[in-house]
Amino acid sequence: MHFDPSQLAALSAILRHGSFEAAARDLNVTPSAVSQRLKALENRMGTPLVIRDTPCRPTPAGQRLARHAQDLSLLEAQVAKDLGMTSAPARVRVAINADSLATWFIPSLAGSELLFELEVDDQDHSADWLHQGAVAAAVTARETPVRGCACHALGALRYIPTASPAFMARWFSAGVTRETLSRAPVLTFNAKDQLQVSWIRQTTGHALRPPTHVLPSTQAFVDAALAGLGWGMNPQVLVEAHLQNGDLVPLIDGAKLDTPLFWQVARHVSEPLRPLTASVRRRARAALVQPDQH
Amino acid sequence: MHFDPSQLAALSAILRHGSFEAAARDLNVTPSAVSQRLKALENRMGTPLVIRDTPCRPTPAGQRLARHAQDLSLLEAQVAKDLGMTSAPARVRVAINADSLATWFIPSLAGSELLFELEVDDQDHSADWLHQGAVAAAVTARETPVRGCACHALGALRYIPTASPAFMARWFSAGVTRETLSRAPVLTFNAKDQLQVSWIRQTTGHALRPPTHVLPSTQAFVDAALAGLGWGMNPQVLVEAHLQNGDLVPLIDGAKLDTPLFWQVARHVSEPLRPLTASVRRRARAALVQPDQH
DNA sequence: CATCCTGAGTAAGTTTTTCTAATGCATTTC
DNA sequence: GAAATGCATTAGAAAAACTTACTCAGGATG
Repeated sequence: MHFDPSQLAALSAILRHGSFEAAARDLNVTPSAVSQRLKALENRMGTPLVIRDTPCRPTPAGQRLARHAQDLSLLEAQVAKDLGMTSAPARVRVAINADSLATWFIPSLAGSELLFELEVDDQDHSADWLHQGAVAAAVTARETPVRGCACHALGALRYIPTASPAFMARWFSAGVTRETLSRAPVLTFNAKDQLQVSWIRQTTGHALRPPTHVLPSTQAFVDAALAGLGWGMNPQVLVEAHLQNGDLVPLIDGAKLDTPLFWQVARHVSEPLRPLTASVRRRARAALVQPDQH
Repeated sequence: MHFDPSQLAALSAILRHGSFEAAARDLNVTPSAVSQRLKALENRMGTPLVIRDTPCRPTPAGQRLARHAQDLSLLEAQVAKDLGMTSAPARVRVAINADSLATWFIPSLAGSELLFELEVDDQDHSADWLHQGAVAAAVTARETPVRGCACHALGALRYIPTASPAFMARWFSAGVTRETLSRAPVLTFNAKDQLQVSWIRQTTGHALRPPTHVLPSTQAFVDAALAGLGWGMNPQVLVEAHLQNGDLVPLIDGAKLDTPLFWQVARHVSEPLRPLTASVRRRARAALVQPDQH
């Protein structure tokens, strides 16, 4: 039972680009060829692999095969490297939380020979992506290794509860208390974002439900704080300058929340991803808060 | 850069069977097809892959590609399994020391869906096979993990220095001493076999060089001891019955040498080999000497 | 409501690939 | 030194994969 590489490439391209036509352009063939390749593959597998929609989405079997296609191209890239050949760069899917992406992660990708497809999701959920095999590696908040994955501690991303001075004057003139915190508008990244309520609970000991803005963009999150729309937990590195020049102030002096992060790599591709893993760890050591070394 | 699966299969079959003709029979094609497939692959790689000899042997590049072919078929088998398909069984190469093969190992292979190609080598050298990627897993004496491999302790194989009663009467009537040990003929499995001299050094504190028979066969080794040809370190399980009925006796009562063994699996195929790993460990727990649990 | 546009699927014909069959040419074997 | 073995090569046949051209469905447009 062999899987035809060009058929797998077609499946990959369709899912990556969302349509048969775009996939055909990417593969330098006619859309008809792509259609025939996928049909042949679906016939062989005896089940549909792609849900024809805009954009196209994989069925469970399609997802599994797409993963195989990715694994295969990583393995082939490793062979090519071992034999000193040049080859088309392999693609690798990586799950990453938005704040890591906005702050420290990108530079660790530079210099790699791979092509990246980043999936942005909450750090608490990226482990699921890994577990399903939808990505080959992930930055995750989960410390226990996902089955079949190697886990590397990266350090912690430090968040600081921040707001504009005007916002502070309006909502917290009476101090940061249980009462003021439950009335002042809070910024939330999305429905999964628990950082603000975590910090409130950690600080006040109560689970409050303040009025909430939802802004699923790291940059918008900072801008909203600057504009006095609300307060929110912002990555220290993103607001450092604003804190220096007084455009933003911490809700409480010295207040912070550290979120430990981990790099998990599917072990069956750990060898081809070894340089990436090294690069990510190096970058994290420089950019994240490291636990005290005793 | 795709590798054609049928070309890889040809390479695999050639190396497995040692000739193009046998490979052709195995693949149900004409020898010409095999020749053309390999030629196409060699052209693509820009280097010879097979040394045409009897039997055919791989060049370094050929070895690396053959490994890729094996990895690929394991990955494909895993995909097929995940999708509930039937598929041709994948082949897996395993390095194993002769005494493990003769005593406890075989039953752990039963019930697997894989096809095995065992490479018999000394337990101290099987790690090299792994490191070069020539095998996907190995029973080895090496405790430190080979790069890219997961290591599982299996317990120890217990050896007992044994000889026939007649041999004892002839050579050790004066007791087992430095003098008698340096004169009595010793059995050796092969040039790599250090068990006998290890035990002598462990027992007497001296590195002696007694006259040596070389018998590279586990069964012949026991037979030679029974025949009074020499004494040798025999796996306890192989000589238990002979010790019971007096055909063999230990050189020194209660003397033994435990050789700890480890199961090392290349991590990139650890998932498809998971059932095998479980089976080997289960069997080893039952058949090998386990370290005291405190 | 008819029309246009986009994107997937299908059919037919052509190109490319890959096989078999036949043959050649070494090397080994008796 | 004839027969046998085994790989390489070639030509032609068979199979596979592609392109072109067309059809069909669904959504946007006038």
